Amino acid sequence: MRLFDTLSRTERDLRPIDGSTFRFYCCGPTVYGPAHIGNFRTFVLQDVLRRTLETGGMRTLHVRNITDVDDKTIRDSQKAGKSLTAFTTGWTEKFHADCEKLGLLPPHIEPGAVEHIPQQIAMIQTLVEKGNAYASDDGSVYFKISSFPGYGRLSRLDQRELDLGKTQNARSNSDEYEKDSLSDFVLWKGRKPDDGDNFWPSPWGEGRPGWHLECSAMIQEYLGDSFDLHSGGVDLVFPHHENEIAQSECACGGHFAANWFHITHLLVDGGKMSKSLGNLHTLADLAEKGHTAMEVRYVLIGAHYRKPLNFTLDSLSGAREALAKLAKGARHLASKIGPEVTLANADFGPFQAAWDSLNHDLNTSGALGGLFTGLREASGLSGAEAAAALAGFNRILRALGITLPEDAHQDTMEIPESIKALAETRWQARLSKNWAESDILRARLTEQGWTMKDGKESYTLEPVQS
RNA sequence: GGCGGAGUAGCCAAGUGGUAAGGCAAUGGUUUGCAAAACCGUCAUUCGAGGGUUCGAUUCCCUCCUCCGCCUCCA
Repeated sequence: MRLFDTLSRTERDLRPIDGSTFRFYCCGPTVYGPAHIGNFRTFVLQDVLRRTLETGGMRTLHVRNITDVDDKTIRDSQKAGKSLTAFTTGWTEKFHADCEKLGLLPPHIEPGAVEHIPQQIAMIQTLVEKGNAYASDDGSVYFKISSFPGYGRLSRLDQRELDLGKTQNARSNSDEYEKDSLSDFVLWKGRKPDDGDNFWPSPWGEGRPGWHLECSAMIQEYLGDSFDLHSGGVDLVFPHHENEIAQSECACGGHFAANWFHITHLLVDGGKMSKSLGNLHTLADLAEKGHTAMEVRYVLIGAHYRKPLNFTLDSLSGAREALAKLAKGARHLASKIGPEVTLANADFGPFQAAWDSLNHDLNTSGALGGLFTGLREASGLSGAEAAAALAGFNRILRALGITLPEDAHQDTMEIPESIKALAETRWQARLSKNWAESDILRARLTEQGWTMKDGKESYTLEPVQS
């Protein structure tokens, strides 16, 4: 497949550099609270990338870290009166539960920063030895940006802007560490009173690792010096990924990531998501409003990953209808297949266009459209042709990570006796053609939250959709 | 101020130098006692504004307007 690469700003073919397995790294969550749907836009798109590669027959190695030590995790664990580990473990578990609901494939490896302190120290030592890093008086270690000529290539910063950054930093006077150049970034943070129990011994004294270094060290540990693709939200381009490149290329030599995959931020109601605006949605919030995780996933893949996506509650409701329509189409197609049909088809049939969309810069919205048009094309098919079409349809669904809703089964729903009685009374009224009475009783059922649908022989009851 | 991205129907959104996918909503019809559901239709002479290049531009170029992200550890 072809994918846009942030560094070269071109579309490139994705092929494993080792010839067999596509190895990629995704910057994972900082576990200090519930992940929101903006976070999940990134993780879902990374998941679709992996699924698309695998659907195309490629083997993958997916590494995604957990950031379990930084300013926020330390601060909030102290606020919660918990140890850092107990605190981050709780949020990590919640994150995993959300991921599962969203149909995200678990990464093959999910390393945490705290468990990789030795690797991080080793990398810092290498950088110091090579002259790319220096220790300061307070026991911190900084990366010397001037020692890496390639700095700024990913985010297109030139020296002038870096200098500007320095003056801004100098003016803000908020930096509490001692560095040579204000653009230099921290690799190891010397212990401070605020850190509480959260410090580790190192050649430069007690302290803790810097955020940027964590990813570089774990990438080297699990993917080596060079690997196929690195991914994260656009906000990570600078400084996080820029810094990773500097650290890793100086410590390891050679090329770091062959491709960079950045996902644009989600907008909510046309603007930035924030707690103060009350539009910071989590899966739990949306579940309370009656929306499933799969509906959220459908909305999140509804726009191209490099374009802003405007998330609204209305679009979630639309997603429910769209998913139901897909499920209906799939059932229709399945009903046209004879009992003896076997599927060995690697074709996508009417869904070829959807597959092509996915393979052209991961055009998920195009693929979604292709699902509907393909279904329309396939509606006249039967037997082996219908079976082949359905197989293609299911492969696209798998690549997108969509699970279709089942039919709502009435018998699995608990209907109160009073509602059942009311419905029965109305049914009798209707059978005796007492329309006025019948309509009144139906209105009463609706008031009580149930929709009564009349069939020929019997009726059904469903909760009123909000 | 610097860098980057976006403006396509009521909403969410694909796409392309050759005349605008798809979904939601809306709406007409069939069906229904009436509804709901289902099924069959309809729904952008137009792609932020104005110029330019071209046989032809929403797609390329220029100017302008609006919105968004990043510019010290936010996906």
